[in-house]
Amino acid sequence: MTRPTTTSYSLLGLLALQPWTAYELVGQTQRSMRFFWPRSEAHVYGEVKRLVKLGWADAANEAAGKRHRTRYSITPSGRAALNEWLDTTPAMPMVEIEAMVRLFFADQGTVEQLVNSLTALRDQADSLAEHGRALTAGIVDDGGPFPNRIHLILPLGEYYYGLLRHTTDWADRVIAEVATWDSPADRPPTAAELARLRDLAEAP
Amino acid sequence: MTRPTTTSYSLLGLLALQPWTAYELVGQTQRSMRFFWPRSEAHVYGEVKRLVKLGWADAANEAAGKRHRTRYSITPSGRAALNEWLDTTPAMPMVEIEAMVRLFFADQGTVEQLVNSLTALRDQADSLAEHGRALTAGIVDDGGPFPNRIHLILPLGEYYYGLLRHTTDWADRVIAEVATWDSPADRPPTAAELARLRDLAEAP
DNA sequence: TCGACCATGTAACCAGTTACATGATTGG
DNA sequence: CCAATCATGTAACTGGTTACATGGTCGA
Repeated sequence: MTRPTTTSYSLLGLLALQPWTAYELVGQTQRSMRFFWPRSEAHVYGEVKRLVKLGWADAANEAAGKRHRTRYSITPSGRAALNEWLDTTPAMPMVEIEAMVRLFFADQGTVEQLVNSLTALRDQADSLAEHGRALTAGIVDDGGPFPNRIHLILPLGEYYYGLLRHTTDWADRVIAEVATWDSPADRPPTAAELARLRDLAEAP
Repeated sequence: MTRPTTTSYSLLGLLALQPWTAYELVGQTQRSMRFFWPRSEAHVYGEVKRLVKLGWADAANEAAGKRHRTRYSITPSGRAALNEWLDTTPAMPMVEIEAMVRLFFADQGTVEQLVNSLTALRDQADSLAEHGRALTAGIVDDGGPFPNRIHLILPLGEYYYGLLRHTTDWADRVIAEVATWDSPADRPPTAAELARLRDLAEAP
């Protein structure tokens, strides 16, 4: 069997809080962890089985009407593995922003295409913020499912909002700037652009 | 054959600028595009072959000493495909930050583990910024390989620096905050934490 | 009672990564 | 002249996704 991934440990971490069915795990990961560690729903079902094979989780069969359902709980050796993992160094952070790829190649298209792409990014960030806001409002309302973990969730939320805010602010600025261009085609930089570039190179 | 991915189009975009060998493409993607669309080196070799199969690129064999080398160039139908792609909507942006997963589960470990993880994130962001700075300094120096595309690269750089700055600022703040904790274990939120949470829920 | 949606998965595929391999070049 | 590094890939594996399937439930 191959090495457990960060995704494995993220599910193990959820199991450390309480037992869950796979379906509940899907819900929880989509609800919260998706923001920093997005994975598809189906993937959870496979991954949690691996935890069982590793001896890090137990699977218990429950009846649910005529169907059955599997509830997973962490084992002592699972807790030990989780703790060992917390001692290792996290992977390099990464971002994937397709809109930026399009900006990079914007000289192959029109100003309109570029503005559309940046506007889409802006809307995407807004929509993520809206999700986050709804989630946060729920927690403010009734404490959420884990009222005693708010001190951990809070800085996560603050980071994410800042990130989205940076994104929308930037997108607004660049949309305004680009809208004044005749074309995104290649051309020599203006003096102002060169100055901004120098600022970047000297950033603290 | 299966649908081309964003990675395919990102290579096609590079080919639209000039012909490249696969090795040069690797260098260029690692140099710049990696920041917003990171992919492994080996992947480039496979992907560019797909472009040829699609009829979007031509492969020319060159001699290089006793070895041979393949230089790729875009075809007219490749240019058309690129332009069509620019009309579609970009995928949702996503971030993967393992350190945040660890923060989420920090109550399963110690304050020290959490501080280590956040410090690692801080250092990782610093190191990315340092790479970016070196790259930018090179462009300021001699204009870089594409001096007429600075107007496109500039906003990309500005976004990325802001992102990293946000990350290091946040990490510094949270490290300081966490260092005052006895333990990251679950506990009720303080009044101050609840107030911050409410601020988030009402963010503009 | 029927359509829609929730609950609970499975199967197949593929994008992407890791590991390796070999020839050329260059600096010490 | 030898080690290290650059240049140029290939092969094998796997993490992750997309697509699908089926049973239950609830509201209109």
